[in-house]
Amino acid sequence: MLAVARDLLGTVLVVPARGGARVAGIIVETEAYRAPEDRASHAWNGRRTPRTETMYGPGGTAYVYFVYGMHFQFNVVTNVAEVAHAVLIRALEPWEGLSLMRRRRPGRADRELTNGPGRLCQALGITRAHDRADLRGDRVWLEEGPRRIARRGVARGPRVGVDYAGAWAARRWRFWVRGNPWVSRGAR
DNA sequence: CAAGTGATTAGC
DNA sequence: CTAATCACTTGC
Repeated sequence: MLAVARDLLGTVLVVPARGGARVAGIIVETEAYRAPEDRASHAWNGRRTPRTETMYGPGGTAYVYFVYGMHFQFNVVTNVAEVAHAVLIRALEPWEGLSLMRRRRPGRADRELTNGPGRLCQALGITRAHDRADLRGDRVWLEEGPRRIARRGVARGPRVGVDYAGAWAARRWRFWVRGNPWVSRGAR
């Protein structure tokens, strides 16, 4: 599933908007979460609750949840049903629907539109209504991107905001496109 | 750098 | 039921 986190870089995440419009961005930063052993995962140690139930669904579905009382986070569920693996999408390079993104994030520079997991959900209009969405469906989906990301163009480092996870926090399970201007703060 | 925000969860 | 926590963002 670390491979999936890497391979998602360069892929385009698309959400339809009104009037046939699309809002989309190229994935430039991801993080892998691998329950049950990964202490940083919501499904660590087999934890199975109403929220985490989505991660136990089949691969190719969206896991969207709400944190800190104000932000949504979008993940791709990556394994077969009952195996709770997921990849958090942490940053996008804006690709389509820029004007709508700017309207949804007023006063922000283009650089700040989608360079964070909560920010990209706001820009794309992703909410908990997208939780469990089939990524082959028509509510949110993935498309092949315009550029191929070479293996050497991928940098990696520790995941963000998971200090509570002990030794698992040190694992370099965060991947980003080296040098891309839209990676989130903290990506080098 | 700290406040903010409310869903989610563990623990009684 | 209550209280603590949180895969973050923003503005001071």
